[in-house]
Amino acid sequence: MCEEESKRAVMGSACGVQENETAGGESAGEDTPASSRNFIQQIIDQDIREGVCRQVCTRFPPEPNGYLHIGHAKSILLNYGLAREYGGKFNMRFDDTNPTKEKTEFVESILEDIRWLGADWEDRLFFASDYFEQMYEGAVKLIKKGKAYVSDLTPEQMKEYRGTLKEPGRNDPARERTVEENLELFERMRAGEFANGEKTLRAKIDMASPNINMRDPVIYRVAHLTHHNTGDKWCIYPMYDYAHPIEDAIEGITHSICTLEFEDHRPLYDWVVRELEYPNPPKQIEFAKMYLTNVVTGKRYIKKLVEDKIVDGWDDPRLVSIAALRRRGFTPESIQRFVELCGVSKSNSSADYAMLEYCIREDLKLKRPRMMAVLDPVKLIIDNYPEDQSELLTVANNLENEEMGSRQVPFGRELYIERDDFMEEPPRKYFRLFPGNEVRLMNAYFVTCTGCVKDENGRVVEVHCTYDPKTRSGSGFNDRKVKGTIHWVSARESVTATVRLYENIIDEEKGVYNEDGSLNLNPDSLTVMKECRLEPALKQARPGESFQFVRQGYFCVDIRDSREDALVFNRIVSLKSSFVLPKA
RNA sequence: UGGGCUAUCGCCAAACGGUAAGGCAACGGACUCUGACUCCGUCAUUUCAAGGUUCGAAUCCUUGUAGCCCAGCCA
Repeated sequence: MCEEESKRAVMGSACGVQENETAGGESAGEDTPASSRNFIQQIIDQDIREGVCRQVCTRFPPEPNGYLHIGHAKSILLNYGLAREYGGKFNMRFDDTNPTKEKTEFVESILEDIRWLGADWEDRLFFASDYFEQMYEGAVKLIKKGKAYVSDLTPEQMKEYRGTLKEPGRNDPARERTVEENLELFERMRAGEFANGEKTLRAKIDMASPNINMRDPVIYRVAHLTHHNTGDKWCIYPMYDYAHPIEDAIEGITHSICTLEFEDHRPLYDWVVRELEYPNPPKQIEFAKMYLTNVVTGKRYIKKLVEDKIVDGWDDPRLVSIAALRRRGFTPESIQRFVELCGVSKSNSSADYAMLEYCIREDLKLKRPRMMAVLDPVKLIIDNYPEDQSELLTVANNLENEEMGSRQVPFGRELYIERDDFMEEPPRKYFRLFPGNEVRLMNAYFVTCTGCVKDENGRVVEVHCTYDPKTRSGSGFNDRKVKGTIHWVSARESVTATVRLYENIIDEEKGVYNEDGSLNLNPDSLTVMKECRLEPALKQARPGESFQFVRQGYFCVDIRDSREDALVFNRIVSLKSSFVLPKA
């Protein structure tokens, strides 16, 4: 898994188990309805029915060579979810067979991300490199069986001998070496007697196979490198195709789930398992990774975005690495749900970003307090409200979830409201504030606009209104209704904060890539609002904490840049809106 | 006639020979102290195409078409 990203305009994703048995599926009992099973569940069901396997064991086997992104979440949660569903086990395993690409730094971040996602490997954290000795012994076994031989071919020759997609390959001149000779040579490979690239160990299969993977694939290469886990103990390293089935077999993996591009490798996977005579052969099953539309996952592209300072790191909230999603304010639950909704199949597909947005809104809806925050403030003065007066209003934290309690919000003569909640000359169907119109100040009073004050440039600096004391929220006033409700914040008691509004980093109209292969960036992917005014209760907000800002969206205190005296919020996702301001 | 895989609504995705689920999106409407939420309604006479088998086909057969993957001593 953890393969290099494809060049597509989209990204890999993943899918969880269907139905209610998500990672952590405690919703037992209710999935009696004719719930459809995805094709992997169907395979496992059959294996269990036929007694091919007793306890399901899956694994997530990334190579520690980069950060995880949402595409990996599919694989992680799929594997974890299946283990949970079947009462089996889920192993965490680093596929670290190629020291040139791997770093300890990545094993840490990967573990952190998986833990955050909610997949629990309990005490089963493994490294492929822990099995090097067994892999070596397996290779010796193959040699003794006459199923592997040491090759002297250079990489160029190897390629030439391999043939092409349409033409068969030719046998390696060393193909008929004796077992003794191969044994000796292989031992000398291990002993470090050969330089990088000088010798390889090849499986003896069929150079004429229409499946190129079966044309005597290299299973061991010489690489004088320090390994992050085994140090300098080895100078020969097994190749993925040889190592992976062994790793699975050693751990007792029953269903080795990987992505579609490994379909062609399955015959080799099965060959290794068979030749090494593992008693309970694991079964490889391939599924389609899912791409998210208009999203960047390519390592080199992200690297460039970071270098060009277009994003502020691998966890910039506009990215879709797990770390970025976490920083943006997505919850593990929302991602689990997303993966679940996407489904599992073998057809290449690309999920709509809107689905992810739906999942996070849905998750936060009842769990987060709904607060008032004015992002682009303009002063609202209530001319008939006594100058020296102020009051505390009791406001429910979440009208749809009473358990969330209530809080006090200060109200006074001078407030801030959203600049676009006032228009001097409103278009049709505008039912916010405009001269002569009455609206409700949310949680407070009805207010009738009397006019505005503008500066020398014609910019509105104050909106004026009068209020009706009888209309206070909760008073039961019901004599007349008002079409619009706007949010506000006390001018004197609000707190100033920075709010970052994110949009897709890609210009969605034109797709991810330009013709020259460069990214088609959206110049407005980040808007920083520096003079936002929040209701005072938000002063206590802690990094990572998230809220609904009423009428606007969900926001999260940035875990990197926010400080107690200089709060910084990230917009996770906006609320849906069917209102569009007609163009002026 | 290189091999492998995949094609069902704008996007995912069920259906396993018995007469096209569901979700997202979209669009109407109701409700509304969030133009949100919720609710109600609309959204594939048709499953890549064309033939065939069958009482009956998205499902089986035939022939095409399109897309994805494979020629690392990467995973």
